[in-house]
Amino acid sequence: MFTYKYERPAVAVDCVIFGLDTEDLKILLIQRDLEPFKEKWALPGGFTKIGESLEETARRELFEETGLKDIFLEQLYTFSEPDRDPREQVISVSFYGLVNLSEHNLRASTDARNAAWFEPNDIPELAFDHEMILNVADERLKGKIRYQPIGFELLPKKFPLRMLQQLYEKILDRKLDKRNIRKKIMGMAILKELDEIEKDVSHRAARLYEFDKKAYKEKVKKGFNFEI
Amino acid sequence: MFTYKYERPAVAVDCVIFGLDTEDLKILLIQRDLEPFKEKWALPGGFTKIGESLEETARRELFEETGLKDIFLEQLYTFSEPDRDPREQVISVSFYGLVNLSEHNLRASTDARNAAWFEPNDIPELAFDHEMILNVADERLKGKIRYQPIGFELLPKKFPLRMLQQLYEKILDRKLDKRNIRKKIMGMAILKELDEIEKDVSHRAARLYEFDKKAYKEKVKKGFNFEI
DNA sequence: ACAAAAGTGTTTGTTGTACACCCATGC
DNA sequence: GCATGGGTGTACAACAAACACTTTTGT
Repeated sequence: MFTYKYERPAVAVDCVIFGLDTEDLKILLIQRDLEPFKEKWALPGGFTKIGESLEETARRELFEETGLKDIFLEQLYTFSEPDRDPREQVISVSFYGLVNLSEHNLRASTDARNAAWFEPNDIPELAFDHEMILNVADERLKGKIRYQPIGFELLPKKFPLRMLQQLYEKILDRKLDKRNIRKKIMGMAILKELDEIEKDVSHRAARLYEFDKKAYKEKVKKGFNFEI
Repeated sequence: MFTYKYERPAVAVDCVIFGLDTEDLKILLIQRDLEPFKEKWALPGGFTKIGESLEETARRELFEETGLKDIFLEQLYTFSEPDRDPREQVISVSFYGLVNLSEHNLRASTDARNAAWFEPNDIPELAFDHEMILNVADERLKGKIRYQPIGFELLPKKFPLRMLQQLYEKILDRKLDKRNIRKKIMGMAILKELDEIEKDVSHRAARLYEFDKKAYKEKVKKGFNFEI
């Protein structure tokens, strides 16, 4: 038991994880096994422990609840409305993460918690204010993906340009011109052209590329600004 | 006294307030009157109370410590390194604020705390990790002012175009062309041209303008994106 | 009359956008 | 041989950047 002179809010983290598979951009949710909102779906997350930073909390909870680790994770926003948790005041520091589904598997759900990927237009009713957090994350992703090369976090390490284009079309929700986007991204010189092509596709196989982080960082130092 | 089953971090807010006077973009600091870092300069802020949101905490502390109220304030980032406070673990949710000095006065410092505006290149050594918070705020301001019309929060309600130009030159740290910036901002049609000119200037008086928030919001609904 | 800043258009280069065909591959 | 997507260039429009002089006002 711990005693303090002044009343303190609890501090938790919540994670909005976006995952791309061959189809769609999905959201990772877990089914709660405790009250309140028992059985309801919610964002993965949990209370912070003394001695860890909030990002550490986020990564720990994410791994415990879903088996995901070593993914792109960035702070989103801190939610603090006094009544956002019916039990008592809980401050939620939220994070958003990006992951490629083909290279990260959810843990076999040996523990009681159910974790699953949901399509954006098929999200169930969520616990707490998690719908609001999800919306904030969505907007952040839409805004940020145009000015930072975070889209590559959603793609496999080696990808064809078509996949990059489709990703941007999904997130920005509009058609993009194939020639123009190729011209633009190639002009940036931040992709490494590989001596490899797609496999197991039922049409002409496309060349594969890799995001060249080193080249990107060099260019940033010299004043380069990513933009799509 | 309050007792909890698990140990909890303390939760505080810190505010980075940017103020524009006739000269420069300044930073609001207070001098601490308590340990730790007694006598050192620090960002205004303090511990949150149960029942208030963190933005409410920020506004309350800001008013108590400096007399400022009703200003533009937005969440910045949440700092949580376990050792950022030497006493115990304190999570700091930071905010940044924008204010026009000619229209908001600091309270006569009747209370013990000393509050004052500092020039960016004359910031004293700060308490805690406040220098880092300040840097994050600086970058945020630099980035955000180009894509959101928050610059007007720093200007007086009625301002000449020269002032707008100088503001952007200071924050972006480069010269801008008078004709081009006028063309651009006028083309946006988000300024109301007033039937008023400057007073008490020792040269030709310039026309005054007002930011037209209503027109701006209408345009945003129709897909307009502010950018300078 | 002089100093200080207001106000005003045009030209040039760069970037974004729209658009259509042939090619390689798997079935 | 047909369906599927891969890969490629050009023309036009829109926007950004560079640039200089006249006007107004206060001292």
